[in-house]
Amino acid sequence: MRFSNLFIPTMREVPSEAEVVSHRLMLRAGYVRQLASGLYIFLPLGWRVLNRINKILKEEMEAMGAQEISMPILHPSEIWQQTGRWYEIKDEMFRLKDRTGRDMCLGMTHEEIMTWLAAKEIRSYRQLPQIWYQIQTKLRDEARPKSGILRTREFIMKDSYSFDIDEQGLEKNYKLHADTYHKIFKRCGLNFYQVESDPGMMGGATAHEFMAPSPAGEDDIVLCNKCGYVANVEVARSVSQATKDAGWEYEEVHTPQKRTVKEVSEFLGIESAYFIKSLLLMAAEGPVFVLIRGDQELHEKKLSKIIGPFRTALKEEVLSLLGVSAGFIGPMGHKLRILADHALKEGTYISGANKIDFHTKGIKARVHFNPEWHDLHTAKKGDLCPECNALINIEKCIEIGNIFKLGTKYSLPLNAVFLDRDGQEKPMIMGSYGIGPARIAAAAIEQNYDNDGIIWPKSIAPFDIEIIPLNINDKKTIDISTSLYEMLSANGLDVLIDDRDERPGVKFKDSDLIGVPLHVILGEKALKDDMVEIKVRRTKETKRVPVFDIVKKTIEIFNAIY
RNA sequence: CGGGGCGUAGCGCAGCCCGGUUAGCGCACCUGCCUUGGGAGCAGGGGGUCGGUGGUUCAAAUCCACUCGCCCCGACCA
Repeated sequence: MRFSNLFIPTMREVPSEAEVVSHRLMLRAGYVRQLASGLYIFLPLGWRVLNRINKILKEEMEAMGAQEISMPILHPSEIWQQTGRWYEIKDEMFRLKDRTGRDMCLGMTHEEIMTWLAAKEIRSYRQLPQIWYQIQTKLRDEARPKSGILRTREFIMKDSYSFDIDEQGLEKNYKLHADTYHKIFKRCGLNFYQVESDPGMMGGATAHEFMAPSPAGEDDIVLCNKCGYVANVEVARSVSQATKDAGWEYEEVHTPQKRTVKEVSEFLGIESAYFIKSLLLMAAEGPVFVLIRGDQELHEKKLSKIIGPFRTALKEEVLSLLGVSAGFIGPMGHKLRILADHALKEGTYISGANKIDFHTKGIKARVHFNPEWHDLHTAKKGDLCPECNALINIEKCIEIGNIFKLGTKYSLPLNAVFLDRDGQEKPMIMGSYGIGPARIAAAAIEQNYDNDGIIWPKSIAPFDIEIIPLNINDKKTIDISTSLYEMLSANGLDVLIDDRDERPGVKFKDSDLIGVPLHVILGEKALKDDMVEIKVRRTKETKRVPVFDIVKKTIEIFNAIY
């Protein structure tokens, strides 16, 4: 491709609204433009990258036996009503009416429609298993689109769905997807982890996410370098490091006007880990008293799995239920249901004295309070691995893919049943599996860039090689670069040639910004000695090679990089 | 949805607090000359509903009210 025939609007300056690296570079290098909040145009270079990613996706999906199909993006509401998600999902779903007044929605995902199809067409166990996938646009009215193409309202997703006769079949397809995802992300040149995740609204028991570490990510994961435990903090367990038992006598301490753990801990000069954070929460069953250690954060999802949805108690409720105002409440002497985090099993602690302006020192579990023990805290840096007790790390990640075991969550309401070998009618056992191609592109940039621009992994770069003739008015330069272009193309490489009548500086800057993995530079000076230069974008290493050897050397060096 | 910030030329910004000729700067763009190994130089030029609406005023980019849009933090995130 000739640079002069491609629309590549590079920018020297960055639009001020772009914060994250991938967004800035994609704008500057002419890959994308923003239409509105959460809506992006993919320009020729950006679209080439997405297509290369999608090609990898298709190859690997086909290799595992999945079949590509295409589904409508506009859906009738009835199917979504049958599974209940028409009502469960609120503003995030784009809804509209057709001309007859019929309720419709735009697809945020395709469990309903895929299951509808399976329900309609599949009768017998002989037709199973099936894996259907598509690479198509999804629409979600996101509460907050952000970080360029990382969180948008319209985006392409590779989503696949498996239908099996039993759990073993699902297990097999789930593993198959996990293996395929590893191959895909590896081919795309990404660093990533497969982590345990929260099945959330998808239902079902098991879910994993594929996470690419990057400061631009929205998720935190816990990982243990020693035993390999990895999990999203949404579900991660951890062991809070034990405190030394302070061994205090049980006594009240005057703490005038000091209410929060931070205030009291500073006032007394004692670390927050020696405090019990006492929280009064209102669940459906009534008030629940929850205790965590002063240096811990309550993990609301873990708690709501135990007590259901809850809210914090109002000031008046605290006063009327416990007889003391918030800030001075302690776990001693209440008849309410009490839950506590495991960290409080051992040790001696300080908490509210249930008396205004006083705290109590020397509180011990089982002596002064007797709770149900649970894991209620959010894992954080400094905690220990729940599997092997080594120190854990926390890393920010971009979610690039996920896999869910759905079971019968969709097949039951949509009546996707088949007749099994034993003559029994049974619901299909389903799984669903997603990958965000644009997120792969963004994550690849986040993990591969320098001050000058993007450094694409070669599998997903918009071109394999960029030829840079410095002076296009020099006949020798043009003759050699043209024949090089033709020969490399004939060898199956995607080549970009910067045939613009621009100064060398401009071409160098643009080529570094755009980030094609290998550059071949033809300058008049070197050409006098019949030499050209081959530059590896990632390392900026430049090698002078003789013109007669250029095709062979270029391919050789190209094959050696990743 | 809560909190914060920002809307002035394609991009980056100044001007606004303290109202007053023709709204300015850098980059980009157009023409010519010149130059050609890391976003050159000189000369000339084009481009603006100052986000929108309403108000205050002799006079509004500037003050007031409302509104729209975009970004960031949080909540949310099949």
